[in-house]
Amino acid sequence: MKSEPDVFSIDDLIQRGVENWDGVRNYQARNFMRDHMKVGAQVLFYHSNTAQPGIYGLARVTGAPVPDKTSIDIGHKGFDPKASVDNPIWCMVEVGQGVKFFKPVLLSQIRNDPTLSEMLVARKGQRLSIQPVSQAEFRQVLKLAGYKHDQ
DNA sequence: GCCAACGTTGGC
DNA sequence: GCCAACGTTGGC
Repeated sequence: MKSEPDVFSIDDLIQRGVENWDGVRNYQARNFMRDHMKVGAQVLFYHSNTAQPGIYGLARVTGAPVPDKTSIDIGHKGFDPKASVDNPIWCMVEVGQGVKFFKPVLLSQIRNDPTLSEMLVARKGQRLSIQPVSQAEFRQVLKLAGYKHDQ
């Protein structure tokens, strides 16, 4: 899951405990969240649009997808004129159990690692804010972050 | 701040 | 359905 650290960082998540991942306004990202983010699933927390983009920590899906009500909140940044009470269009999951890596796994590292170089996030122009990660990729990220064993 | 890449919108 | 225009993302 990508986030701009100036807006919401892994530190913010740790401080908050849990957070509703609202504001997703891309259908592909929504579908992935809705169909594949099971409660308990682990998440890589990526800092984008920052001097040192990369994966800065871990989190876990703590709440199943529910309607993102900010889509029907007139005046809210996430308001979508196409959404309605009956069809809010957008959904969100709850994320929690944030853990910060001792050392981040930077985008430059990801691109240079044979196991990770095919990750979506390594692709130029890839803007999807929620991306699938394979088990091998996940393990390799943990390894690069300094974890000796899988969790 | 620049700008390439992308998704969405809307005229036709 | 096409595609130009536009707004946004995000690395650099």
